[in-house]
Amino acid sequence: MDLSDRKKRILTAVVEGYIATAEPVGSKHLAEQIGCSSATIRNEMSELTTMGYLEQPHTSAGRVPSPAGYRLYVNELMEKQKLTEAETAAINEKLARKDEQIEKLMAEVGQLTSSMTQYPAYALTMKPPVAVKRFDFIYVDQNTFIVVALLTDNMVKNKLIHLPFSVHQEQITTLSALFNANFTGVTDREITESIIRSTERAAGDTYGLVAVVASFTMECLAAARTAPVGIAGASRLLNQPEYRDPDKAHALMNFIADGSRLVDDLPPAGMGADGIRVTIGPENLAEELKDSSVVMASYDAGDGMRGYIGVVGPTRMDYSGVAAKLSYIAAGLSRLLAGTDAPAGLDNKLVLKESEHHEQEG
Amino acid sequence: MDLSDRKKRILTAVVEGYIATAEPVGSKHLAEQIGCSSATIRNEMSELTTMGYLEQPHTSAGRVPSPAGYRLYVNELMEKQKLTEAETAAINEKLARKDEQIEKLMAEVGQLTSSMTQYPAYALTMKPPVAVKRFDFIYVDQNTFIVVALLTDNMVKNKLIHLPFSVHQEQITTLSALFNANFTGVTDREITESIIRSTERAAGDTYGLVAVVASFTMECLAAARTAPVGIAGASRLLNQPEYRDPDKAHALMNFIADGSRLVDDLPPAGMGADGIRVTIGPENLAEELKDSSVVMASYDAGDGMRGYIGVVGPTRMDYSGVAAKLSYIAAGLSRLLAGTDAPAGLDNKLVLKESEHHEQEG
DNA sequence: ATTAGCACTCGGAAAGAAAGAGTGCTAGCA
DNA sequence: TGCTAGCACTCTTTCTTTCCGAGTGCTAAT
Repeated sequence: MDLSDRKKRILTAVVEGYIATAEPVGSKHLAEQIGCSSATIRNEMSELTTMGYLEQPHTSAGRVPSPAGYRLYVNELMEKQKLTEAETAAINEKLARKDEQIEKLMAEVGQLTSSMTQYPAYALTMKPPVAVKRFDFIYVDQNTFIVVALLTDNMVKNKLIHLPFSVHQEQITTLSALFNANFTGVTDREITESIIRSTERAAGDTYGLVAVVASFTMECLAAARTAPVGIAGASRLLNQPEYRDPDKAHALMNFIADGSRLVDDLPPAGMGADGIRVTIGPENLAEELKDSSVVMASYDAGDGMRGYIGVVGPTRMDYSGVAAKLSYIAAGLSRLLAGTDAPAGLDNKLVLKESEHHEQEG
Repeated sequence: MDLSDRKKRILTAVVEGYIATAEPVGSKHLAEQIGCSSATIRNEMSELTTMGYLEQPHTSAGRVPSPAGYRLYVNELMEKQKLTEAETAAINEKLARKDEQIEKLMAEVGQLTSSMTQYPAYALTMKPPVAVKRFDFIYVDQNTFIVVALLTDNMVKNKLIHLPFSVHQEQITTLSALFNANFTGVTDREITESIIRSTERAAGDTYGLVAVVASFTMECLAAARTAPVGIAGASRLLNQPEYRDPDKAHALMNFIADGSRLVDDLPPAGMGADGIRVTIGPENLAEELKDSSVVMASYDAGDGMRGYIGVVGPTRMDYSGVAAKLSYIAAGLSRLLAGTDAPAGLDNKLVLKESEHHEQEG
């Protein structure tokens, strides 16, 4: 199933031509590039079409790469592209101003990725699932107590609970013991209805409070696990001829705008060796992406966390350029967050190192 | 300049007809509604056109409201619309789950507003400008010190500064005195180049550090003043026939996506008596909005802060419905944030009152 | 003041014609 | 056997042309 060298060159030329122009490419135009007559090209293209690498929109149009054609191109044919000085400089400059809050950083990285690639982009950092390390209950008055939960990631969450009936100190103590016994060390997915039920049964006369505190716990854990995600440049889709149809564009933009759908799309196993994953058209799981491609890169976000940046576009995407840019940005983020070493081109002026800004109420 | 009753009815019918169908409305169709012949309507419409309330796309089309026509409609003709049970219920349910973080709350309110109105929407809360209350400088070692700034809103910001040369304890003390003298009590807009220059002159042998600390200060103040803004549903524009042209849609979506542009659009003086402001087509300052309308409502965000929710759409916008929905949501937000009283339909289960969740690193 | 009637004006849809790009195939050439 | 030149054919795109109808403005009658 190996292609002749010339077939490879032709396929490459078709893919790159189509990426550049969004028009089916014809034999005549290729003849110059390949260096043989258009008739020869036609023969070769005809074979590539029966092999499934090319497609014809209609009888008398040029050829367009099929998903399989793109796949072959991405896996074997495309050349790694280099970024220009200006591009690396722009990325470095943006990354140099790191933001203290992960949410804002993700938003900025999304913006950066989108503006560098000219496609809609997203950035997210996966947080590992957290559990509660310990609960403390503070008895305020007979109608009021505070729950304090210390999470495994050392975040502290609290909630003031005001009751329409009264409780005693001992009841709160019981509650505390119950929660520390049943609800610590478990992630939000592991908290099942049955655990809540059995805790309620064990709670005696405070069973009514179990649901309240349990739902607070769930909320905290879910919130702590939610990956911060930055999405940017969705409207850039409209620049692409394949999304000139407002309905198509709308459908995909809706999909993109919903961060949770993107998170579902993350690779379960891992990425390619180079840290880049390309998913082409029908390879995508989500129905909304069947006509689009996604290029994704992962980075090391420190503390054992992994992050992802990605770009959504037509199958006719500039895979090579996008992959190069994502690689570079991802590498920069890894350095920034995991602190492997100082980014190559970063502008280290007077301030050589800076702590994170901490915010707290005074 | 008062219109006859019949003219008002005709104008209203034209505006509402055009809002509903996006097609110019003709005399024939109106004749049924108004109850007189189409010829009469034509005469009246002709007058309304010379008065500037209606426009003709071309000689043989129906009439379309002019901006002045919309304005008159919004100010005097349109009836306050009531929300349906389902709508109020949906809003109440969404608002019941208030988020602890203002950024997330704004994002959610933006979503809510957009989904209720079917237009792109934004939500933001203005923070009052802050200043630094006091600076503290902590000398770590001869190459390192920490700046700590306590802001007027009681936030604390800090930065570890690592130097490529060495400083003495006394120099840091001098610096501290200088900054506490010159950079406290001023907002970021009041920090001018000349203040920085004169401080540098006064700084003696530590003049090199002034710029670093000053820029840190500016950063903190700017960050603290930045209004959290939630933008949602930009792609809904594509549902509107006037934005089927991808280029138009793109231009406006870009504008919307840039939150800072929206903030610029806020009313300097205040809103109408009902807390609603409608800006129609050319009334908008921003060039990108000249063909669009903005409906905005303000709410009380507590602590003397004001917030705004708004919707962007074609001039042919459902002003009445949108205004009603924004009013309702804004009122709900005022109650929620300023705590005037419990929202009418809110579901107050067991938990009657809850504190805000505080997050801090442990 | 209102209405019926009528000629007129455009924009938009439909239909037709011409242009152009690209193919597949056949036949000839190294 | 592999490549190339030539040619008839296909099919989309684009440009005209035509036609239709909705809606108007005006005039005359009620």
